[in-house]
Amino acid sequence: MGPRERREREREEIRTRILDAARELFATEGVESVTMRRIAERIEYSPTAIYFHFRDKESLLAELCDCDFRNFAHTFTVIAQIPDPVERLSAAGKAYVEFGLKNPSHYRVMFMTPKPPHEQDMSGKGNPEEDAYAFLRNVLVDLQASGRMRDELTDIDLVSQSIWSMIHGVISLEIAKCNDQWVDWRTIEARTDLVVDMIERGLLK
Amino acid sequence: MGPRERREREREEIRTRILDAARELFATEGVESVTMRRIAERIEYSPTAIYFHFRDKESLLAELCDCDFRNFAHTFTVIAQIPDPVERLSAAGKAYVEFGLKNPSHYRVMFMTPKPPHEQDMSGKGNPEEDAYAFLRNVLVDLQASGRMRDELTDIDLVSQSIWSMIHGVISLEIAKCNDQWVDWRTIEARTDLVVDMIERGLLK
DNA sequence: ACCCTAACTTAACGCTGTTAAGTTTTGGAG
DNA sequence: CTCCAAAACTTAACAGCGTTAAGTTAGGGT
Repeated sequence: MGPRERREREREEIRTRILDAARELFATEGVESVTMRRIAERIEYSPTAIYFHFRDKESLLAELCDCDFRNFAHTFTVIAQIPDPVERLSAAGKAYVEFGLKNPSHYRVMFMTPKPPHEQDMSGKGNPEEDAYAFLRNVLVDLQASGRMRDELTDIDLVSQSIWSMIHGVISLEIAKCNDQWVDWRTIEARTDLVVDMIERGLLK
Repeated sequence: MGPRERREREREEIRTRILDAARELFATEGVESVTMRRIAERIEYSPTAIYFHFRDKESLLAELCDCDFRNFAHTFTVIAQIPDPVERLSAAGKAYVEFGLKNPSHYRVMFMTPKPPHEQDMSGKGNPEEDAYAFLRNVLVDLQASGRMRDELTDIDLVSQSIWSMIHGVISLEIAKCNDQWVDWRTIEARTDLVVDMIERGLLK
């Protein structure tokens, strides 16, 4: 069964070529200019060839973002070494903001755009190395175990989601309102720091 | 100068007819299905007629959202009566979330979609009855004046922006991730309450 | 009565995602 | 080796989008 495997591999290869082309357009010219035709142009295929490898544009983008975000979650392995849960939390929060601002297109597609029912790839869920939510949740479990968390905060999922919301708000607002003139904006670093600080105060006894 | 004024009035009338049509499509079928052609259909005009009244689709949507958001800001006049700044703040936060969730299309266009340079209508800026940010800022000034705010928090704009970010995060995540299966979501009310609670804790001595 | 301009329409351009139908390539069975 | 079927791809086209150019109609000002 030699050729069969080779074909499988080739198929996977062109899939990643498509994803790479999309990612580059994504990064250099923004989501708006990621079109099937332009992706095709880059890999010197006809636009319709892509449909042989991806159901439609949306699932192509979803797969791209999923993949890159999983990659990002790996960077948490370093942060996971920080012994103090509080320090670990604030480091994770700042790393998350950094990722969002460095990859605004990814972030927009993943967390700022409503998705139709959209079945997801659930593999990796719960694994802190692939699932940033699971990582956050773990930190909070540790924090609770250390006895330093407010006693009222019993529902760890609720706490995780609220904290995620807050940090997400910083990124999301920055991405969406970058050129706004209505408000006299402070630097994103200052806002991030204050939000992280307020999260700590909200969690600890 | 009778006819001149009449024409002016008629022009304004059809402008609002366009905006109303857009708003209805907006609300009933989502932003995606708001197209120039469908708006035109509703008011029984040709698609190009709209361009006589609005520069392009984007400014049409921007004007619609600006207008409705200003209207919303009016609801703060009631909340402004609440004497205690802390209570006022949490009431405002919850009202803001409510608006966002009741008008997700508006919210998306206004705060979840990056805008090109896009010159804005700055009239009304700073007036708490039209400018929700100014309202928030005023509450925080009052809170500071009451002496109950942490002394480290000197930059009121920084604080305002951070708090706005946090609340925005709740709305934004809810709108974007409504059908997500990855996370075992708690209710939006619970998340809102916890975030508001943590904001209070982060602000007060 | 004339004209000019505001307000509109029709037709078209160039772009998009996507599909239908046709073509080439290629591995496996007789 | 031959033949066939399926995989991998292309060309052509459709329907829709925002937008513009050119043409038409109506109505007040001179």
